[in-house]
Amino acid sequence: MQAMADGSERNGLQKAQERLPIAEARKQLMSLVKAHQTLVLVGETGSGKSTQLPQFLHRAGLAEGRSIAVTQPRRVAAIAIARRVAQEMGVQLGAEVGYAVRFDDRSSAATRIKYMTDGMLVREALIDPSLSRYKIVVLDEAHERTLPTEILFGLMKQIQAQRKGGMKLIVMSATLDAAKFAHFFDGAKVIFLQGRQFPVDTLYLPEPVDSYLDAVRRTILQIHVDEAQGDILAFLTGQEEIETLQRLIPERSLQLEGAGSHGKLLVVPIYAALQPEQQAKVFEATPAGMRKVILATNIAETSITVPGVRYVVDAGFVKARSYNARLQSDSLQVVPVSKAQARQRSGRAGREAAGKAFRLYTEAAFLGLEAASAPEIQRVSLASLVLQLKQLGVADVLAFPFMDAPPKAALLRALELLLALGALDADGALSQPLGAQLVRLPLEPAFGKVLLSGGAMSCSEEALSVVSMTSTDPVFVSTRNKEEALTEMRKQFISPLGDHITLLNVLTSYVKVKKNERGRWCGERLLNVRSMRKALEIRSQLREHLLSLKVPLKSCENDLDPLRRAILSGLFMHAAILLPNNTYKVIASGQIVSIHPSSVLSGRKPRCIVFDEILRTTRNYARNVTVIEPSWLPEVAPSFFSKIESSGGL
DNA sequence: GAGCACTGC
Repeated sequence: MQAMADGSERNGLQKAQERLPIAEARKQLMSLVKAHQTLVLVGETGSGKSTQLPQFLHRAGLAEGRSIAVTQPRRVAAIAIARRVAQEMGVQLGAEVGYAVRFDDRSSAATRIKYMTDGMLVREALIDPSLSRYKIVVLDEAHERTLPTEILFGLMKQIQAQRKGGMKLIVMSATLDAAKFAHFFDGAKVIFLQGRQFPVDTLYLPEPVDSYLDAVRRTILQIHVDEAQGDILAFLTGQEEIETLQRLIPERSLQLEGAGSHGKLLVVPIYAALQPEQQAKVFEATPAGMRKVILATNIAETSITVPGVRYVVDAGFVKARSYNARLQSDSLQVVPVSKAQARQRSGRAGREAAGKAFRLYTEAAFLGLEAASAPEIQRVSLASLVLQLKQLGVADVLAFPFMDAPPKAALLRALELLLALGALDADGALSQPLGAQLVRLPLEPAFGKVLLSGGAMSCSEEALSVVSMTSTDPVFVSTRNKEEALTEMRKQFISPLGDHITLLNVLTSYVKVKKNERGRWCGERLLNVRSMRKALEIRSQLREHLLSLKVPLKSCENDLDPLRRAILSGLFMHAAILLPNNTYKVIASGQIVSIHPSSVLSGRKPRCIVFDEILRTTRNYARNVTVIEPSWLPEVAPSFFSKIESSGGL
């Protein structure tokens, strides 16, 4: 391991720009907010900008009787910060200070400081595009460039142009994108705030390694032997790597007994798909005489803060999903992290005391990394975004003021899909009632269409279950050594009609189980109880939406044909026909796909299928598949399939 | 015949 030649890059930055503690910056901040329409605040972790600044603004009366909205990309952060601020101000949560996130609204008409997810503020804007109840909008964690924050950037620019001087915007960022933000909101004032982060020594490998997994293992053992007390957090790319390392480390660490002065290693995994009880183990105090090793995905970068960590091991890779508009497919690939991500990971060693970060690549490799990963808007399907922009009154979405324009092909693809779904009229306006209904639903438009068709085809109860199950995390727990048991347990739910009906069967069985027995019931069947709970929450929320949209709630009982037609009416872009070599040709795009091995239809050969998405890994896989009749195609999407039929595409 | 990082409405 080599230390960085010039100490820490972060220190270099701090020298370049004087950073003020927020308490000292207070007066200055207040007069700057008065003088400028937009302020960009750059502050590190612990600068107090998220908790203290909104209080200053409120007490100084700068909201002028209206409210202050503070957005966060994550629900837990919005809730936690709101709680802290309410406590600091000595007020009841939900009164003067409140929060609003999906499934949980603790705000009222009296709320003057409202913490919310960025997606919630977009939802409010869809109803009131000028956000008239707010005088100040604070977009926190703006450097993360989430899709909703991206919409809010452009929207705020438009609102500010309309409400002359009457709408203040404060953009908060942890990184130096400040120049970019300031440029986008012309004339914005930039301020740097001091954080409360301990120094982290960053170390690099002198030479690149062949296997980062082995390097991670060796580095963990080396830290254990050489370094002082403190837990180790290692960043890997996924469940499989974590499980592999979990098996390898305990075997070797036994040989170390007595060698290191910090006892045995306690290896704890953490990733999103892990069952809640298992996840809880990372937060338990490390037993005396032991050193904890946390093997994590990027969940530990931002979403979860593990106490006690002094050492970070960064393998330098991340599993990233990206969308290819031309192929209409997602791919999931292991790619190098960005510089910003590497810094974020290293920073996790300095939350409680000075720490060390071991980057398992060379310094030259670090310098060659991208500054930041591409913003979400560059790598996802934009159907939902386009629909929302239309509702916000943006007639020409290509002319919307994006901070970074999305790929034109992706925007055109989205418009095409919305036209095919019938969400847009021929002139590109939101259609009535379909388009207007789809914007209201918290779903991708294709799945919203499945739900609305369910209403029209008298199977909305079943459509609700199917859509809810596809909107949650995977419900079938997969662990290598339990694979056979898993298949056995799945049998009772499996439908020959495919994955959607199988998921419907799972949810139908689940709701029949008594509430206090659901945890055990899921455990026995290797179902992820957290995913099941979330599916039910989503289902009841969507059900409320259907009620307010006056969509009839009906069940098709045992006749599943209408349900499959409803599914097809939303997902017809992903309808495919069997080829002689057992692959499938997607009718709309001509893409060749195979049924994903996790599908209940894998190995069977239905003639015609429809599926949720294409995932490109070793090859193109269709995920969540249902058997359909080819004759249904022109019925559910006449304008789309008559065109293809006449050109010989079928 | 082979595998799913992470958010959010």
